[in-house]
Amino acid sequence: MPRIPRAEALLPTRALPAASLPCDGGVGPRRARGRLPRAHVERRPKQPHRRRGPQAPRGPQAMELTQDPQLYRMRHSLAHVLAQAMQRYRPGALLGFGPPVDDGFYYDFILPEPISEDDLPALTKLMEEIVKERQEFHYEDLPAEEALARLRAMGEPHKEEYCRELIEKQGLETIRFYRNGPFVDMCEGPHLEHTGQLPKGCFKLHSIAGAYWRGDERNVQMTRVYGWCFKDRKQLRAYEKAREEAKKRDHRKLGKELDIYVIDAEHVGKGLPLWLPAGAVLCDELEKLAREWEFQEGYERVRTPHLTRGTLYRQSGHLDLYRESMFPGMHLPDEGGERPEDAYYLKPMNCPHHHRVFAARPRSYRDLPLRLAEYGTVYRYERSGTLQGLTRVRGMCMNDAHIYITEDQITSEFVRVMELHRRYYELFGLSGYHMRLSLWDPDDPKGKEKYVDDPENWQKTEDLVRRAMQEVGLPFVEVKGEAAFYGPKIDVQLKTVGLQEFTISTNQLDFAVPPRMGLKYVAPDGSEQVPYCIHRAPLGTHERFVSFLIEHYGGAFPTWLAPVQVRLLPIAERHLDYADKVCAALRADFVRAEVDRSSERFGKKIALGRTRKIPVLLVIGDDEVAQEAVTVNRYGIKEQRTLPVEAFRAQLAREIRARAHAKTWEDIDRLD
RNA sequence: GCCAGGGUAGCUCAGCGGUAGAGCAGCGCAUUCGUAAUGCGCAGGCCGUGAGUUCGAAUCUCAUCCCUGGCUCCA
Repeated sequence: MPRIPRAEALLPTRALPAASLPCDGGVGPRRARGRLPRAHVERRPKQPHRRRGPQAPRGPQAMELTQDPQLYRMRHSLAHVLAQAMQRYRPGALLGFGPPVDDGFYYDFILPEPISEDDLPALTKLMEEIVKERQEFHYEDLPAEEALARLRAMGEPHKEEYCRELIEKQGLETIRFYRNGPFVDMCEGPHLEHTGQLPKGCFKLHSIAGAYWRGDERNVQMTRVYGWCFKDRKQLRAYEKAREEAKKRDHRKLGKELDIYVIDAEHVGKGLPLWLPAGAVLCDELEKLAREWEFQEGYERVRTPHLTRGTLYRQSGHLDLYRESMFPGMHLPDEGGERPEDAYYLKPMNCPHHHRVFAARPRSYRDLPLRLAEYGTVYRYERSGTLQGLTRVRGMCMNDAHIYITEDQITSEFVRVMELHRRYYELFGLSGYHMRLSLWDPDDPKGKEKYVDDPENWQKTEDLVRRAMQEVGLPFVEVKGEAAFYGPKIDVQLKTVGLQEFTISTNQLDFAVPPRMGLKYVAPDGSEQVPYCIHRAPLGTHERFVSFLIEHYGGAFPTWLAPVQVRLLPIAERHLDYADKVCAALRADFVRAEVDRSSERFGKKIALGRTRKIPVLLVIGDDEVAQEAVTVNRYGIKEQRTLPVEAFRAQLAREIRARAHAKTWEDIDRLD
């Protein structure tokens, strides 16, 4: 049985003048803890010589956290309080990492007895007691060998392992230990002066999760206890409220309420959504948008099959570098061969097919840039635990295109692609996004399995993309180890109302696959050259983009996107004929209009129209029939207007054509 | 795939060893009504699936499938 550290015996202590402690700007994880905040985290520290605490050993950019040093200390200190409570609650608990995070803190343990969420109230109580004790935080720095010896004495093998690494790999000469009350932890700090500085009600333990030691699934799985922590009870409440609000907008909830999609795991399969009519409208409108804008940008559309011989993927490199994400191959009875390339595969990407389109005839430099676009459906094998609503699926339809260019055209074309992004984002009113330049990681131990092995070209293309980004003037962050296997990526990271961050679209500069596939064009001097290829998907996939739009608009779509754009509400049965007539006229304009033929009371018709979030409800009563008019009741706008039918048709047509997101009558008037 | 928690009517959920419940949605009848929910009635469930314990299982045990929150991985 491992001992609980008896700090008094171990530590000569020294009071810590908290105010004088520099707040470390770069340490510690900072990862938002939403449902989806995956990746986006660098594997190793950028500043290798930075002193690092026992927090999760991940990258810097603790922006949000370190903006408020006091909050950082509160969260960091609470992690220690949690660990101390756990050692009381489960004597023998071993420690992993326990860092602050964007909305609180967590601590990883190896427990002699498992716990469940039912144990959280008891743990909370213990923590509150520790807070009441006003335990002071003290630290001391030990020379490397002593530090290791102490951790061994404490019986903390994981801490010891990390300590050894700090010493050996990062060259630290001393290791800092913090003590509060009976609890000692190897930790860099900073901490509060004492636990009494934690206001009552400022934290809440909220979940338990498994987490691999050092984030590597080959390692032991620890039990992670998560807590939220804010400045005071009020701010914690506000945060909890924001989370509840976000939950109401969850696309899985709204998707059900608004009949957008279902996932029928039993009959169809996990991660393979069925788009219901309302959802199909959303996809169709997005495709129409992409078709129009891509046409204007000089793209040409192609179509390619969902099933393809392995030969193609052998050549493209997918069978070597992307196979884990592919559905297993199918061997056909009338085609022999046992090799992987003899099988047929559901396509995981559209690019190899587009490359074959490129190769379908000889190409000249005059053809370039050649922009091939397709809303292509791809299938990827995602592990079951990763699937989630529409945001993580196994079959998805991508707003894909591949642009074949000469080296000289890389920058200008990349700029065009980014401008197109900007145009889309403006249309959807997106502002909370940032660009991420995702780079190859030369130090990744698994790099040979993940990336084409061509350091020179990685370097070159990364520089080119970086330059292009600087040229467009879009701010971006660089992250190692997130590149595609064939080249650097520009991912667009979006923070949603649900407080999660995820990749909404992605663009890559591919230097590797075109040569592998023997793509060539004839240059002005008659020589054969290999094109570069830009992969781009500004609207990502229907699945993810629609899930985002649902949450972004809270299900109240702008008129051009709305599955039902207009619902006509006859006040009494005698108004039905007129309503039908107006509805028919609207449908002749390709407006998605319908008549509420129910025998409900009028108030209920309004209520139902509201809950469906239909942009326009038309009130049809005696007055309207007499005047050949409609009374327009718009979602989110109090004031109603009565307009002649023809005027309404014209106005609606303008709004839809402009793909406007009208929130007031003034917005609509401006379109006239 | 791994850790934790859950699957009861189309949806949201109650019941947690003793004859399956509610609200909403659906259907029928009445109501025809001017801005957020009319009344009455009907129908709807092998309590995820399979095995076990028990006189008796939605309820306890085990397995399995799926969902949710995390971890890992990705658009």
